[in-house]
Amino acid sequence: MSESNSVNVTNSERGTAYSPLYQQIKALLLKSLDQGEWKPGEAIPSELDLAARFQVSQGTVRKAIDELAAENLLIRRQGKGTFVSTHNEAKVRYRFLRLTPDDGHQPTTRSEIIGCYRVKAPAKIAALLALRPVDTVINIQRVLSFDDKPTILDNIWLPAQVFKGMTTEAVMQNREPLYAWFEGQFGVSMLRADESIRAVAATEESAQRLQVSVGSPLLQVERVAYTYGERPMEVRQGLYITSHFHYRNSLN
Amino acid sequence: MSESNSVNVTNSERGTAYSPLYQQIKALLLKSLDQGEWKPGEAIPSELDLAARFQVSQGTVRKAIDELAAENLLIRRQGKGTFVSTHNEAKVRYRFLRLTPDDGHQPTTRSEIIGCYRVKAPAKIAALLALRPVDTVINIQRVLSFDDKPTILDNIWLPAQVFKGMTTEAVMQNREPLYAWFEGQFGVSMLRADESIRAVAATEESAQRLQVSVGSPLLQVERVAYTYGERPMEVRQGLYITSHFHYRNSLN
DNA sequence: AAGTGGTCTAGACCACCGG
DNA sequence: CGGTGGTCTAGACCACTTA
Repeated sequence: MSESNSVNVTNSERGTAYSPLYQQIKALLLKSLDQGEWKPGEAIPSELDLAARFQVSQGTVRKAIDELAAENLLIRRQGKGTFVSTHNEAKVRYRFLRLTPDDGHQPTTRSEIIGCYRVKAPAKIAALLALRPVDTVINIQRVLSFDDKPTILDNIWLPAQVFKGMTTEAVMQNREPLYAWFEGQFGVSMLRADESIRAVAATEESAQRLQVSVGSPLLQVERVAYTYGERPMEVRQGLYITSHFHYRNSLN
Repeated sequence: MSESNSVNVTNSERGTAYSPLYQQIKALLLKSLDQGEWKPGEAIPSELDLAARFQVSQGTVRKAIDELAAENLLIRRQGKGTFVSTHNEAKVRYRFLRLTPDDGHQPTTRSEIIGCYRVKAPAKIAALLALRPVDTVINIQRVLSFDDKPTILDNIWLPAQVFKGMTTEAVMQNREPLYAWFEGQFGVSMLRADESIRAVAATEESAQRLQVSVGSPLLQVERVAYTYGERPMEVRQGLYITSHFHYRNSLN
């Protein structure tokens, strides 16, 4: 149990704060995930393999994985293995979209890109993305239609340094959901997001894009999405028509 | 391990679905909580005591408690014990209120009751509360002011059969947050809630109550709150002014 | 049948809290 | 100091998947 190993640094009597073994294992797993040792959709090694690799018991690895699974970074499948989360499976696409039709039915969705620009980061966006004001961001504007009726007007900002080679043409040609595309094409996994929600009146532009009258109430959803290490990777402002859809949420 | 006990029914080879021991323990704990064996704010017995009581190992009790703690029904405090959740502590009052000021400051709050009636349940409310249409509900209307500015107009429905003895006078005299009052006075613990959120235009009445102009965009939040056993105990419609506040949410 | 995650146990020890 | 929750282990066995 005391081989020369990067873990188990006997954290009794040290300057640093106490951290249980399984938290250290969790940190190591997170590092491997961040570095792409295992890609979204792939299986990570079995619990026993990881236990051997880290020289700890299965139970300790298990507790580390438990937490990562609770945070939706990993998915356990009994009898099969433990897998890296992805936005790329039918079941979890639009995982972050909380807008639902009032009746239960599954609407058809269509995305139309209406603009894509490279610009110097506006001050507010730069702050939210932890960029310098001189950095470049990619700004994408699009309309999402549900059952062929325009419903969401999105305004999206991405750090250009991370999304290298994202051209307007590429954006227009892409057919995948954005987060699935980000994963596969740019290696960026969106793990978590914070949203702040308001009711606003439709401006002339948004009214025209969404085919409603100026002044109509719209749900404004501002999102900041994060990847590993709480690094912000996207800012998104959505304007939602909520006459036949609603934003659902659960409180605990 | 096979004393005559209400648990551990050797669920191999039976008609019923497999359920692990810790789930059975969890169900027993839930039953005790629902029946009020331990009241909100109180400590439940120690893990070792519960292990003895149910004739299982500490680890099994632990896993049951872990899940209840993850659902916010219990709160663990190292060195002190495990406690039944309550809406009555300074730290967690307004636990279900997601409206936050745009700047970080903590606003002062005031609640003014503007109406309280006993009525036959409207069809929609009856459905949401799983009542018969002939059942009586209590309808409370109030305005919440933040920093002395009216910000939330609430319309609340409660099953009269459960909230026995809730008179208009009692409602007016109560100074506690509602959910804390429900706990102490009526023994109803609100554990979980679903919300659906829309943007709407202020009607004449809501505009007057909230001192905004007719047609102003308001955030409409419809909530159904549940107690033990997923029994719905409250329906609430809130209209929020979101010019200086926002509804915050986290996605995982 | 082999391999994976999931359960359960018994016991040792640690960190935190209060008297 | 004793009592509480929290960690960690080693090992046995169960349930689920795939081949």
